[in-house]
Amino acid sequence: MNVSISKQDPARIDPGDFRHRNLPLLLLHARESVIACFRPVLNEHGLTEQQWRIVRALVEKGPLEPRQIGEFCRISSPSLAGVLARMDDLGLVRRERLARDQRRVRVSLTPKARALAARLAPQIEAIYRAIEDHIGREFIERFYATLDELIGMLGELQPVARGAD
Amino acid sequence: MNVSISKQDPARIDPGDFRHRNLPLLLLHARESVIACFRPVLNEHGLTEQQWRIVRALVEKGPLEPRQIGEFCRISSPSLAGVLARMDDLGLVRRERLARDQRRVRVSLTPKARALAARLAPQIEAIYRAIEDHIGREFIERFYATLDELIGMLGELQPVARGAD
DNA sequence: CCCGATTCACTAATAGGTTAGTAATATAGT
DNA sequence: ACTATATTACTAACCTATTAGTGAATCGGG
Repeated sequence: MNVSISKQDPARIDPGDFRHRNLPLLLLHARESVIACFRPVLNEHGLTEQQWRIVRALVEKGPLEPRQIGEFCRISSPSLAGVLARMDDLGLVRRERLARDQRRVRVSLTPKARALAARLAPQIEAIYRAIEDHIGREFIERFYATLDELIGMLGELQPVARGAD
Repeated sequence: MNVSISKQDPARIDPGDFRHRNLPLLLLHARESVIACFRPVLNEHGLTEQQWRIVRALVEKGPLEPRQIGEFCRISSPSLAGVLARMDDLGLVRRERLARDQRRVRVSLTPKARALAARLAPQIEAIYRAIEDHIGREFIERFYATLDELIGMLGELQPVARGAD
C-alpha cells in the first residue's frame, strides 16, 4: 500500500531525496565565471591565479611569512611550499630565514614582481569596472557583503562540527 | 610638486592601486567555508568532493555522457577522464560505448554507488538543515538566487571578452 | 561518395589541493 | 638546565585543474 512512498528500502535512492541544491557546486560555478574574466590577462603575463593572489597580497601588506600568506590567500601550507618555490625560481619572490626564529621565513617581492604588478593592476581594475558596468555596482557591493556574512557565520558553525569528534 | 600623486613612475606599485577587493579570493573563501561542512562526511565514506558531485548528478539525472557530466558538475574533460577512471576502478560507475556513435560513452551508477548515495543523502541533507538553522533559511535562498543571477550575467559578459581575440 | 571540419573522449605535462606525517626550532613547566 | 609540548615550514602520496594536443568517429557540403 505504501509502494508510492520512497525509502521503504534504505538502499534505495531517488532524485527527490535531494531537497537542497548542491551549494559547493553553485559556488564553484560562480567562482569559475568570475575567474574566467581575469584568467586571460593573468595568462598573458605568465601568472597563475595563485601566484597573482600572492603578489597582490604582498603588494598590499608588505613582506609576509608563509603561514600569513596561506591564511590571507587561502592556500594550504603544502600547496604554498610548491607555489613559493616556483615563484622563487621565476624570480618573483625572495625567501629568507628570520634571524631570531630559524623556523620562520620572510617572503618579499622582487623588483621584477613589483613591475609586473604595476603593469597588471590597471588591467585587473579595468576588468572589475567592466563587470560593475555590466552587472551593476550595487549588485557587486551587496554580493561582497553577503559573502563576508556567509564566511563569518559559517566560521562559527565549524567549531561546533569539530566538537562532534 | 606632484610627488604625493602615485603612478608618476609606471613601474611603481602601491597598495592603494587596488580599489576592488579580490573577488575570486572571496569566493574561494566562501566555497571553502561551505565545503568544510560537508567534507567530513564525504571522507567518512571514502568519497572526494568531485566523486560525490558526479554520483549525485547521476542519481538526479540518470545515466549521462562525460561531456554532460562535465558541464553539469563543472569538471573539465581532462580531469573527468581521471575521475571517471578511478570511479570505475572503485566500482562506482560503469562506462560503455554507445552503439550508434562509437565516440560517445554512457556513464551509469553501479548498485554499490546507489547504496552509498542512499546512505549519504540523509547526512548531506541534515547538514544543509543545520546550515539553514544557523544562518537562516531566507539568507540561503537569497544566496542561491544571487549566485544564479551572477552566473547568468557573467555568462553573457564572457563572449564579449572572447570577441577581443 | 568523398573530403574537410567538427565532435568526442582521451593523453601529456605542469601546477595546485588534500591528507598525513616529519624535522628543526622555539617555548613552557618543572 | 631539561624535558614535554607547540609551532613552523616542509615532504610524500594521491587526486584534481589547466593548457595543449591527439586519434577515432561523425557530420555536412560539394
